[in-house]
Formats: sequence, C-alpha cells, structure tokens
Amino acid sequence: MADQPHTTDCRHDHVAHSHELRSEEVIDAAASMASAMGDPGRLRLLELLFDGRHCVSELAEETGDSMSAISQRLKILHNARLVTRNRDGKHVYYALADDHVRNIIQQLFIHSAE
Amino acid sequence: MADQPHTTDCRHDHVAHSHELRSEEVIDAAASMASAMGDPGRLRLLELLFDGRHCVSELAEETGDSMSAISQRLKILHNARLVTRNRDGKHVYYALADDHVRNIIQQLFIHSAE
DNA sequence: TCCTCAATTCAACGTTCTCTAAAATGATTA
DNA sequence: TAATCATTTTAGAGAACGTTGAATTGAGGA
Repeated sequence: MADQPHTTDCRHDHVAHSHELRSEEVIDAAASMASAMGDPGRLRLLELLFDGRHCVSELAEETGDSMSAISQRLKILHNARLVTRNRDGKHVYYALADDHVRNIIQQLFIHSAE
Repeated sequence: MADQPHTTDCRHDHVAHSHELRSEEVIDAAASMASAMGDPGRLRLLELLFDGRHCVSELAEETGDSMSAISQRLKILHNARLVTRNRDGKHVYYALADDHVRNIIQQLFIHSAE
C-alpha cells in the first residue's frame, strides 16, 4: 500500500500492452508450482514417478537420500498439487497429479536437453 | 563420492523402473529453468514479454519496481535461457527465448488457474 | 570532452530454503 | 498390548535467495 520504489526517469515512449495480464493470484500460484519443480532433488522425484506410483522408502532407496529428506520434498510437491498421496497399509504412495503436470515436466526436460 | 545417507531398512519388494532416467545435467538444467520461473516477480516479467520485446526501464515502469531489481531478475531469466538480450542504442531489450518457453509458461498458467 | 540517461554490478542485510538428527505418529503384526 | 516398520514432524545449522541503495559501466548527445 506504500508508494512504490519507482526509480525510472525514462523519457522515451513505451507501447501499451496488447494482451490480458493475469491476476496476482494466478501469478503467485503458477510461481509456487514452478518453484516446487525448481529443485534437482524434487525434479528427480517427479521423474521417478513417471512410470506410476512409488512409496517413500522406494524413492529413498533409488535416490540414496534419507527418508526424511524424501518425505519433506514430497510434502512440498504435494502442497503444490503436483503429486497425489495415498496410504496403502504401512506404505504411503505418491504419484503424479495428472497429465497436465506430466506435460509441463516433459516440456521442461525437452527444452533443457536441447 | 562419500557413502550415501541411506537410512532405509525396507524389506518389501520394489519394482524396477521401466523408463529411461535423465542425466544429472538435464535434471539440473531443467530445475534451474523451473527455479527461474518460480518467483512471482520474475514470472510477471515473463508474462509482460508475451507481446514482444521490452526494455528494462519500461518493465520497471510497468511493475513499479526499481530498475536494479528488474535488471537482476532479467539476468537470472537470461542465465536460465528463458529470455534473449539485445542492446539497441541506449536501451537493452529483452524477449522470450522461443515458442517452447512460451508454451511452458502458458501451460503453467492454465494449470494454475484451474 | 563532458554530461546525461539507461542499465548493470556490488555489498549488506534479512528472509527463506534444505539438509541432518532426533523425536513423534500411524499402522500392522506378534 | 508390545514391538516393529514406514513415514512424518520438529528443531537447528548453514547455504542460497532477493531486495535496497550506492557505485559503476556503456552509449549517445551537447
């Protein structure tokens, strides 16, 4: 609500924007989703979930990281709605939330490998 | 190279992975790309670039943030190969790197708005 | 050359992140 | 119920992040 730190004395002409701008809520949600994918340890987990659900101990075994670390990473991914969580007996299984998430991650990988 | 903090005593069977895993380099590149998009201030800049190139002072004016802050955000986006940089006289113009980046951001917004 | 505008860099500061290690919770089996 | 396995939570330490404000660089015009 305070005045903004507007340090520009720019005198040259700027063209107005021709497209709709997203609301702050959408920007924040999208940023927090991207942020959740923005860590190598978490992105590796998402990749491991590409072939279906996996439980925490399995993911810990495959990555060589502690269960505590894996669990905390999964919690962040779950809060960002990127994975689902299901308890089955002693184990808790995580899986990719939907095909939309799948697509975003896949595109990210394709663009990065170029 | 040291031994891994492997705290699992898991006795139940795990199924082997049926898909190719990405190299650490690809994972790191993809994570740093996602991480660069994972901040509201930076994502807002990417959105503002959707209708074409803009210079730093223009983006500062539109967002109400300082040029220093904008410039540092753009540097991160540029390092992540999300935007291109071109000097034109006194001004430096930034633009989205390519349609691939466009798609990723668009999908991110669509999924977030749901 | 000197001055001005545009942009970048630097240093400092407070905030946020991510890990480890230990304690706590949930669920199954003896 | 007690014991055990799987997972989560908590607290704390160290690293990484993002901003502000000042100094610096780069380019153009007087």
